[in-house]
Amino acid sequence: MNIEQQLDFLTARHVDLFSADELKKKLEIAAKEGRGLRIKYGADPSAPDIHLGHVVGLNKLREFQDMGHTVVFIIGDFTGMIGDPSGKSVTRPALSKEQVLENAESYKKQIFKILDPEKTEVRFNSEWLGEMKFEDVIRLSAHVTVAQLLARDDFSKRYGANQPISLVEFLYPLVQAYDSVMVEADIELGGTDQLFNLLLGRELQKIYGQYPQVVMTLPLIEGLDGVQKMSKSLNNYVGINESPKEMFGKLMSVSDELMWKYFLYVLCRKPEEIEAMQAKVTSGELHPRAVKDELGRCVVDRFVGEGEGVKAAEEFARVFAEKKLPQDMLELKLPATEIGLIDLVVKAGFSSSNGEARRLIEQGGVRIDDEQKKDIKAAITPADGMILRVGKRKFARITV
RNA sequence: GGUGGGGUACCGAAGCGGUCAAACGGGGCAGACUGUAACUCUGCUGGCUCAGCCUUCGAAGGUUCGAAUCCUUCCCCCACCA
Repeated sequence: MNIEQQLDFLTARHVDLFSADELKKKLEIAAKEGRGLRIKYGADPSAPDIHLGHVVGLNKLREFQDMGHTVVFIIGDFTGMIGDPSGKSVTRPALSKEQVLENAESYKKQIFKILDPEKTEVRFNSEWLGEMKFEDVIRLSAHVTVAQLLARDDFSKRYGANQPISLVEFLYPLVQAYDSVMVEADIELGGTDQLFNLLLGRELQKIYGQYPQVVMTLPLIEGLDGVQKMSKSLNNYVGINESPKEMFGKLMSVSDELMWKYFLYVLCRKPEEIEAMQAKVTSGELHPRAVKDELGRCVVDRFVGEGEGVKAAEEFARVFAEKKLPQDMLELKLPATEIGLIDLVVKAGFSSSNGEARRLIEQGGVRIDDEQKKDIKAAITPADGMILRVGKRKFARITV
């Protein structure tokens, strides 16, 4: 690929880019000197579940790696203890050293499903932040004005609305920017919500006599609800470490509209290809369900393993379309003595209290061998192979 | 330091002496429907030995036949002014 082609490839799917010219220049210099660029990406250490929202960025990082560049994956163990700058959320609890290391291992396992470990440098920012003295912090903060920070969208909004902004939150962008200085980032990648922080990195690098990093943002894709961005705290995510069943099922619940985005940003399908599919759906040649099925299969194949997607799809069809029993389900071993239905539901772990179990039964959510049981006083004598089903998705096979 | 506003169930937010296990919204769960674990509609959503009882409305005391609601003390949060 020549530089122009590389540029096209590397800037696909981005939202903001500062700037294309600088990126081109950096690519040229790197090519001339025969070295890779350093692509920085920061991750929060408190939530080690990588989901499809992260995959958008990781995909891009991988593309950079495929062009010979190095990813500097920064685990914000130090900043993670400070808290979340996103706004409404509460300060996160400080993590212990052990937890951080544990989470880091979990991170590595997950990101290397996408990234090339050979071209990835995993760093903890406590490495340099932990060394800083208060004096250093003050010196660092001298480089930025309150007005500059207030320029950030969510800060200015909250300030205008008399909402609290903690000093810690003010410091956070600064710290993240300092990370860029410390790892001498050539490029930093992040979600669109990171734009301000990434740009501050440029400012700080200039102050420290470095070439400012190129900043590229990628979209935050909506989660399963189709409205809010995918995040763990909103519980609208598909984790890349989930079981194929979960992954596929969650994806099938995505709205028809949203699935195209997943094709584009998660699977990196070409826009032309997606448009072609859309045209077929519009013309009626292709059923949206078939498209979503493909989405599910491809995602499962990619993150679980080749061939797993088909299995998950078949399983889903069996359980939800044909209303048959799932292949494998919870085994519940019970004595062959009569047991109250409520107790049974609780024992199977399908309800956290008797009251909830009672409600489930009254609402017709409990079935024994496919027969709805609405009597809360019913008693069951367990028999081998008896099937307990609660709701749509919870099954247990009873053994005596 | 001063002024004002707050702390209510998973979250947001009403209630301001009994009719409050606490409106409403979100979330969650269930049912119907469906290509779908989507949408929509309906119902449920503190615990229990469930027509009854027990524990909840920042904490502890108090007033009262009776308190989330009144009083006292305390703890915590927020904005503004200085």
